Amino acid sequence: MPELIEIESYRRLADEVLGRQVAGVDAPDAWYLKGGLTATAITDALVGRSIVGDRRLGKLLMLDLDDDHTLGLRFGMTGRLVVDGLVSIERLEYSTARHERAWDRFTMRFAGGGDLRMRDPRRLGGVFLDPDMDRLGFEATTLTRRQLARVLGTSMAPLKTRLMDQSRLAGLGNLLTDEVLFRAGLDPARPAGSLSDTELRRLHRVIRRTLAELIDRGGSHTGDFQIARVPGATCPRDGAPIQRRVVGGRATYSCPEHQA
DNA sequence: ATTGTGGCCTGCCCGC
DNA sequence: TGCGGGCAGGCCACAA
Repeated sequence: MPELIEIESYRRLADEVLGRQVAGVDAPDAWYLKGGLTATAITDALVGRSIVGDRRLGKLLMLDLDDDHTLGLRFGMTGRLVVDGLVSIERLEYSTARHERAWDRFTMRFAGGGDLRMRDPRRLGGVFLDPDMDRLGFEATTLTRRQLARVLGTSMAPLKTRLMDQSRLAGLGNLLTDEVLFRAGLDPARPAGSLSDTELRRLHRVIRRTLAELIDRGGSHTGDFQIARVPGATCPRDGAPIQRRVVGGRATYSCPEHQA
């Protein structure tokens, strides 16, 4: 599924449309337009404008227009970005490898040719005009130790749940969170506020390092732990049977041996 | 405020 | 062979 790493890949693909002018918009799915947006409103806002920048905060991709408005794209679990018919990620975990034009929920066509499409079978993503960035927490790739301490606070909620709370920490999804907790040797179900200074430092280092590494490798699914995120697997580190639980309402895999 | 739960979306896979 | 149920998880609404 697209997490921060995949959205960063989409952002780089979106570089291709910088400087292009929007000639037309196809928004056939009203459900996909969020925040009270209509097909007419988004068309009026985009046609004639040029794309002057692309940014990312957590899992939110933003395309800046030349009139100071911003288009926000959220990809949910199965959304892919297609630019001029090219995808940046062919295989997306938990999504289908197929491509159907019927799954094109939103398209911008550009003057002089080419287009940008959001292709999303499950329709869990959405399009925003001037998305509210205040609803998102700290960007995970630049997270500081002090910020991580604020994310966790003195909370009694499960560590994993807090790390996945996009209003506190933007970017980590289910796969990445299991990966960093595996690497940091921390139990996902531990109260978030129960980490020692040493553990917090370690977790911070692991988050930063893991994101940098997996961005280089090219996806959330390239993590060391992902082979073990299946029922009946054994821990790649120590061979113990991997435990599957539901934590914070999400399927959670961890090693009872070295994650404490 | 904090925390937990259930629902939505749809493709796919398993078992009957 | 077809079909129903369960599962995947990001996000949101809602309740206590």
